[in-house]
Formats: sequence, C-alpha cells, structure tokens
Amino acid sequence: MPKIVDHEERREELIAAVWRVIARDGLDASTIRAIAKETDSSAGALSHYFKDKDDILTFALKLSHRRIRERQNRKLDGLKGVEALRELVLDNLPLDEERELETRLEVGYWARSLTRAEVRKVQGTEADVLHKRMVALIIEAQRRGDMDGETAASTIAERLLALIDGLSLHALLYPERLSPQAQMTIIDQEFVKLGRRSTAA
Amino acid sequence: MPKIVDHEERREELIAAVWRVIARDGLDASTIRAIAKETDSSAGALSHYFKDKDDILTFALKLSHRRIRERQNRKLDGLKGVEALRELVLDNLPLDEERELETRLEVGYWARSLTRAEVRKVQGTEADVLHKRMVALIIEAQRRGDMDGETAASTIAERLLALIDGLSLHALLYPERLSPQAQMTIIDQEFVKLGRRSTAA
Amino acid sequence: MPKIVDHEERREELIAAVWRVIARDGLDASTIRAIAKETDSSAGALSHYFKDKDDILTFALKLSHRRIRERQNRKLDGLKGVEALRELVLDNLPLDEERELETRLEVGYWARSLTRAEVRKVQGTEADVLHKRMVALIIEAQRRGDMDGETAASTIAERLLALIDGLSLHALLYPERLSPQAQMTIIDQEFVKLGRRSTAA
Amino acid sequence: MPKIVDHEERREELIAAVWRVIARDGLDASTIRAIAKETDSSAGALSHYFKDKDDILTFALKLSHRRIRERQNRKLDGLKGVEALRELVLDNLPLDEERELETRLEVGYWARSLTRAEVRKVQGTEADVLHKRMVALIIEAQRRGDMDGETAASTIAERLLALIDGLSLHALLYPERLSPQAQMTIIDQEFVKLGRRSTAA
DNA sequence: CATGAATGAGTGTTCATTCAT
DNA sequence: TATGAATGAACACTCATTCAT
Repeated sequence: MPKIVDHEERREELIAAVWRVIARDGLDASTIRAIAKETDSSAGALSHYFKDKDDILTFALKLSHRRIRERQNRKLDGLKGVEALRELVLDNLPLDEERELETRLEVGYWARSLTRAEVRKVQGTEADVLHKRMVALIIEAQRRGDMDGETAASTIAERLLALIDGLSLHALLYPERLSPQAQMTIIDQEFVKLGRRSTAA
Repeated sequence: MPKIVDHEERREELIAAVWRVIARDGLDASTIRAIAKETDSSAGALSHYFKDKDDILTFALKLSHRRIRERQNRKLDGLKGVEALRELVLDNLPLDEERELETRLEVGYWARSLTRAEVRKVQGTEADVLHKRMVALIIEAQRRGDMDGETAASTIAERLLALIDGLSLHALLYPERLSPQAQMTIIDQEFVKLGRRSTAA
Repeated sequence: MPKIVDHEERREELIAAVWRVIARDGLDASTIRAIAKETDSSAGALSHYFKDKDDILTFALKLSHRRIRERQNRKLDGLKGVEALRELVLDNLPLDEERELETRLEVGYWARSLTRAEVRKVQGTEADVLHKRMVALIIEAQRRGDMDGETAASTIAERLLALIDGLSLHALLYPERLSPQAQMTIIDQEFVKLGRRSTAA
Repeated sequence: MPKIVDHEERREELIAAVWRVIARDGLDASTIRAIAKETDSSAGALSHYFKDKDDILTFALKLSHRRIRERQNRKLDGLKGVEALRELVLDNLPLDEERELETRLEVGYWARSLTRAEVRKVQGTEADVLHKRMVALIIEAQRRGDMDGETAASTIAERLLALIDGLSLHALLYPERLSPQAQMTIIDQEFVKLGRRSTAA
C-alpha cells in the first residue's frame, strides 16, 4: 500500500526537523509550533502524522536509534572482535557534527527517562541491543585471545557503555576539555588495558 | 517584632523540598506550585526567598554541590592518594538513597545545561573543582608509586569523571543492571588496572 | 482550507471591543480576560492577532487616531479657513456618544504617556499632525483676513489644542457643568475673539 | 489629643513619599511596596496610618489639593480682581518643579476619576472650589470695569479652567513645545482678550 | 507601633490540542 | 491533507492584604 509508505516516509522527513529543534533549543523549547516552523509547515499538519506531541518525541528517539544502528551495521560490516568493538565504541561518541546532534538528542531524553517509564523503556531497549552486541564482540575477542578473559564480558560492556555516555556528556558540556582527539585518546588507553593480560606479569 | 526568620537558613530549608520534587517528578514538573505544595506553604511565600524560579533552580543545584563537597571533605579527611581517590569516586555514585537523589538532581540539570550557559557554568565550575581534586590525588598516588605513572593524571581524571557520570546515569535508568554492588565491582576493576604497572610486563 | 480571516480586518474588529472595555472600565481594568470576554472569544485567541497586551493597547490608540483623522478628512472636505478650523475643533470635542468614547480612550492614555515614552511618542505624533493641520488652516484664514493676524498661528493652535483637551476632560468628568451646548458656546466665543481684529479699535 | 495630631502628622509625612512615587513612576507602578520603600519603612507600617491602598491614594490627592489651596491663599493675599485671577491661573500651571509634580499627580488621577465615582467626587469638589473662586474674582473684575462684562463669569471661568488643564497636560507631555515661557505667553494673550471690550469697536 | 512572613487572587503569557474549512 | 483560528488550562509572577511576633 503506497499510501502508508508515503505516510511513513513523511513521518521520517518531519522527524529530521524535530531532531534539529531538540538539538538546537532543547527538549523544553521544542514546542509544537517551533517544530512546525522548522518543518516549514503548520502546527496542525503534524497532527496528521503524529497522534500527539508525545508521539512525535517518542518517534524522534526511536528513529534516531534506528538510524544509528543502521550506520553501525554498515561500519562494522567485515570487522571482527576487538576491531569491531573499537569501531562500535567510537561510533557512539560525538566525534563529528552528525553524532554530536545525536548525542544532544540522547542527553535531552535522559532526564525525561527518569520520570517517564515509556521513554525509559525505549531507551532501555536500545541500550540492551547495544549491550548485547558489545558482549558478543567481547566474547569473540576473548575467544581469539585478543582480550583479557578474566573479566566477565557483561561487566566490560557495562564499563564501556558508562564510559561512552560519560564522555559523550562531558564532550558536549565541556568541549574545550574533551576534544574529539581527547576522547579517542581515552578510548585508546581503555583498549590497551583491555588487551593487556594480567597473566603477563 | 516580627517572626524572626534566618533568611539564608529558610532558603536552605525550602531547597530541600525543591530537591525532592525535582528528584521525584523531574525538572519539567517542578512548577512553583508543586514546589510550594512540597514545602507546605504557598507559591507566593517562595518569592520572599527567591527572586524567581531560575533563582530557585540555580540555588538548588549550587546548594547540592556545596553539601556534596562538604560530605566529601569529611569522608576524605585523613585519607591519602589512592585510598582517598577511591573514596571520592565511590562517593559520587548513587550507592544509597541520599546520593541517588543527588544524582537524579544532577541528571535533571544536564539537559538544561546544554541550552543554558548559566547552568552550564555552574556545573562546569563544580566539575572543575572535582577534576582538580582528583588530579591532585592521582599525582600524589603516582608519586607514592601506588598508581601507574605513565598516563597523565588529567587524562585519568577525565576517564574517572566520565565513568562516574555514565555509571550514575545507568544505575538510575537501569537499576536492575547496575546494582550498587555492580557499580562497585566496576570501580574496583578500574582501580586494579590503575594500580597495575605497565613496566611489570 | 481553513476558515479564512483577514488578519488586519480581524484586528480592527477586536480593537472595537478593546475600545469599549477601556472606555467603560478604564485602562487598569482592561485585562486580557476582560477584553476577551468583550470580544466573545477566549484570551488565547487574542494572541493570534496581537503580540502581547502592549501591542493591543498601542494598536487600539493608533487605530482610534486613524479613524478620527479619516472622519475629520471627510468633514473638512470642501471647507476652508476659519470654517474648516471651527469644524476641526468641534470634531475633537466629546459632543456625541462616539466622540465621548474616543475621549475616554484618549484620557486613559494620558497618564500612561507620562511614564511610557513609546505611548507618549504615539500621542505626540498624532498631536503634531493635528497641530500642523490647525496651523495651516489658521494661516489660510489670516491670509483671507478672516482671522486676527497679530498672533502667531502656532500659538493660536497651541491654545486651541489646550482648550480642546481641557474641555474634553471636564466634559467627561463634570457633564452636568459642560453639556455639549456649553462646550459649543465656549468654542463660539473663542472664534468670535479670534475673528475680532485688534486694529478695529 | 496629641496622639491624634501625631497620627495626622505622620500621615502627611508619608504622603509626601507617595507623591514622589506617583509623579515619578505613575499611579500604576505605585504599589504598596514601592511606596513603603520610598518612605524608608515597611509595607505593613503604612497600614497603621491608612485603611488600605485606596485610602492612601485618596488622601494623597486630598492633601495635594489642600496644600495647593493654602499656597494660593498666600499668593492671592492682598490681590484683587484681574490681578488675583491672573495669579490664580498661573499658579495652576506647571511652571516650576513643585507644580510639575502636582500636575503629574493630578493627571494620574484623571483616568482614575473616569471610572471611580469616589475619586471623581474628590476632584469635582476641588474643581468647584476653584471654579467658584474664579467666578468671584471675575465678577469683581467686571464690576471694576477691568474685564469684559458681556460674557457670563461662569463661562469665562470654565474656559480658563479648561485652558489650565489643557496647557498643564501638554506642558508635561510635550515640554519642548510648551516651555513655562510659552505657557505664560498664552495666558497673557488670554488676559488681553478678556480685558478688551467688545464695545470698543 | 512596626515588622516582614505568608496568603491567595489575579495578571500576562504560552502551550497542546481541536476542529471547521 | 493541510490550514490556522480558537480554546482553555497551566505557567511564573505580582500584588494588596493579613497577622503573629
């Protein structure tokens, strides 16, 4: 049914404008009117494609997740173990403009997640996907002997995920302290440590 | 003579209620009315002690920072180097109810910081204090030989700060994944690595 | 297609209600809600047509000026010199219900003008137009010999303008003392004097 | 009873501050707090001397009237007829700082009078006193032959009163157009005309 | 008498949402 | 589909007033 496809297509087009508004002005300032203005259409037009404001904001988050996942699929294609893991971690950092926008979006939803179970669920689902993906890569790397096998893969993943969000946040808040280069240095050191075997001593 | 009220004291009393509202309902739902209700007084009463809502929210953040710093001063008293650093890192995690509230507060302001320079400045100032404190402890530990001296203290501090905020966030969002115990395990591993000398190989 | 509303037209319609409220209840009591009630619509509806309350009040004054000027243009069409001047002066007095409303409006803004430069500017501009118009008519009358040429036209205009506002005010405040007839008598005497030549002695 | 005298004395002292606030900031901005601040005392203190805000504002107007009347009594002492009348008219114009403040006060109450019968009554009473005083002086002047006897004294008074308020208003609104000198010139011309006999032709 | 803390109503304004066109 | 006019609730804030001290 082409009509539905168009409908879905238009939703995704509109969401791009939503991302820009949220990233630029913050979630609080992302009023229906501001979004409508950014889409160069009217406020009421949005209501044809989205049930209500909550629907807009939730879909904006989900679509961002989907796009990020697709990009990471492309980037990781052909890579294995430690190399794939490193690529995955780096892709989650705000190292270029595109990913900075994604990070601004994500940070905007964190506080919202704390008080809204639905949003938390959306983010939690995506976090789970990323977590599982990392665990798989870590186990693979450990099996190959490229990574320290002492620590549980799940725990390593948890630390990497924390590091990703912490660095992302600080990079946005204090860009003068955490340039892309500085972020990569920290990740590099992390991987050096992950590779070092304790039995080597 | 009128009812004597220590202005500064009353401000701090009122802010305790503000913390509760923000932590429970989020910054968005923290209306003047909601705050007034939590303080068991009227909306107008707040205006005796605070210029406007922004003044309330800014002071709430600053006071939280001050209280945390005071607590950390007490906890670190007598400790040195690695031990002090470990205590400092752990104190910044939401390991009990009190610190969970503090973390909820902090997370609530992150998004606000992205779009409001004044808030970002408040948080940046506090982040600087913590960063400098960590650097001093790391250098001390390195001099004592308790910690790997290869890596710049500043970079180590940056990673620890990122880890703290990342873990804090995830502990709030996904408590089933990051129990206090799990958080401590990750920190312990981190410190094991920080202590391990690369020259040992 | 949405309900088509000529924006400017609707603004003028709404302002008619604003005039009534101001004239009846005063500028102080002219709250957005009171105005909305008079327009038989909601408070928020006004915000589609006016930026804020100040925009409403300023436009109300300006539109009143425009309407008055248009009426005076019609009335003075074909008249010259003294006759035109007399017609102009009389039109500025609250001699019927319509002009009483206009005068109430004007008086309401006087006090506002004293403390707000923008309002004073609006009124000053209009006062200038009226002043210049009078001066032109007076000069014409003086050239024709219908009016005493001794006194500067500008000074005569200044006196007439003062007389207009003073009489208007008193007619509103003390209608029992200054009926339309009484106002006209005073104006008539004024014109007799203006016509009398000092050289006649 | 000395206590009452003190009470009354304090009321008058406080009102001087009220005048300043009204003249400087306008009636709208004359909040209890602003007035209290100007009196260097507290808001509640005013409530010991005045029933409510309306009482303050009404008394401020009445006291101003009384002071003006007292000053005019002093000025007119010993003067008669036309000379007294001229002095009276001039005293009612904002020719110096003191009288400019009085005029600002008066203008502030005009709009208030239009919608509040009590205020209108206060102003009406004072206007009556002034009107009667003028009529008496005019009749005296006419009897002495110093003033044109054709026109009813009451009508002449009415025109002078209108001229006074019109000039006063315009002098405040457009001081560049109506300097004290310009105001006096207009009054002088008015008196020249009042003295000129129609039978002289 | 004087204070200033507290109240609660009322203000302008913004907003998501609805709906006739 | 799309528009934008309209609604009404919610917001931060200001104010006159009251009252315990």
